[in-house]
Amino acid sequence: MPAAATRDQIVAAADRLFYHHGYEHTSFADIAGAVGLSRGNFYYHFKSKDAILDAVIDARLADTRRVLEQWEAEAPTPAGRIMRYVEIVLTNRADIQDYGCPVGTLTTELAKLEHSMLGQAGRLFALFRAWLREQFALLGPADQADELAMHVLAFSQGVAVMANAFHDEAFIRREVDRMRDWLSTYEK
Amino acid sequence: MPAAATRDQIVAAADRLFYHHGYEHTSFADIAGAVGLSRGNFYYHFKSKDAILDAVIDARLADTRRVLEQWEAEAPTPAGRIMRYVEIVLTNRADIQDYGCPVGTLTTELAKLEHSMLGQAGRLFALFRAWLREQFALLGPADQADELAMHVLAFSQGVAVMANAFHDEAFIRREVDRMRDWLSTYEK
DNA sequence: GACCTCGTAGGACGACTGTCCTAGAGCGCC
DNA sequence: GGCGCTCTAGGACAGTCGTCCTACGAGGTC
Repeated sequence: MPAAATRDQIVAAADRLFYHHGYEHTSFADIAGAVGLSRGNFYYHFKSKDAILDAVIDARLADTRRVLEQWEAEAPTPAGRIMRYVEIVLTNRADIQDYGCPVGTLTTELAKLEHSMLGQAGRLFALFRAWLREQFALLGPADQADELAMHVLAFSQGVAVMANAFHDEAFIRREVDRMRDWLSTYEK
Repeated sequence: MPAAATRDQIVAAADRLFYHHGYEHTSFADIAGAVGLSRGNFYYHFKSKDAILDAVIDARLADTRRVLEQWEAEAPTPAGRIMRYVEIVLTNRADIQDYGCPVGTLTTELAKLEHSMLGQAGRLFALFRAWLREQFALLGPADQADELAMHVLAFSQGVAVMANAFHDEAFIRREVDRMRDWLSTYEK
């Protein structure tokens, strides 16, 4: 198999395992087993575990940009786009109840490990933040846009942590409804 | 030194290390170094690492009960008591920015490890949830009390994750103010 | 002084970690 | 057929992990 395809498989498997079991708890052997390669062979594709994490974050950044573009194409109004973001906690409720938010849990873990890639992971949050800020700037006063973006991010993280802790789907729905009501007060 | 005192020291050190660096990332050697004991000696006090975690959670449960009682003694109104909870993200802002919420991050980590002690850690959340529910039941309709308790818990977790990711104290203050305004609409 | 219990130090144990090296299989190109 | 490149398997390596055992020193009791 060409190296690029194998590399993509490794990144995809590592992405899933990092999300499900955490970065530190995922070993080379785990990733190797998931891809079907020998452990020692990894050095040919990635020179370290950190390099895999870097590639996973890059892949997530690319995926996120693609999703944001899609939301912009599908939802005509800023409020509709923001609701797309809010509703991911509902769309991905099964995964979130099992594993939490992929961005939030990774950032939290890397912060505790004092890991050098923490800044890279922070770019995922920053990407959502900037996009939400843009949408809110179209909705109302520009000097509040960033605060409101942070508020929506905090909403999603709070819901994710609680949904993961209590496995309560009705709770997720209620919080999304609450957010929808709140957002409608800002709608032009 | 008597065994009980050493045991307390181990639990206190483990509590701090689990919070700062995570459960899995904290080794016996780390705790031993913090307490000033030899690694092998731990088996005399705890038969496994899980047993230490169990003791840490028990200690946190006891601490939490004590704090909740204190809040009840100090704040005369239910709304005032709820605000005591809301304001812990401000009171503990330094730690939260560095390490997140002790309860939320532990629960998130144990969920990813599929750790048998996850249920024990969940009791910490349940304790806050039940206490907040009681306060809300005094404030308004009893059938909404649990939903509102969950909403306040989600608030604190969202703020903690974001504060940890962005190290933004002004954000914490804004969110607490927002929560105060929201809570005042429920006040009798 | 002899004894016993409590608490401790130090190290052995097997398993596992991330890293790194080496040999070789497979395949296209001259 | 022979060469060279790409990709892989397998294992060595030093280190750390949680666990567990044994020997011993301190302190109180008979």
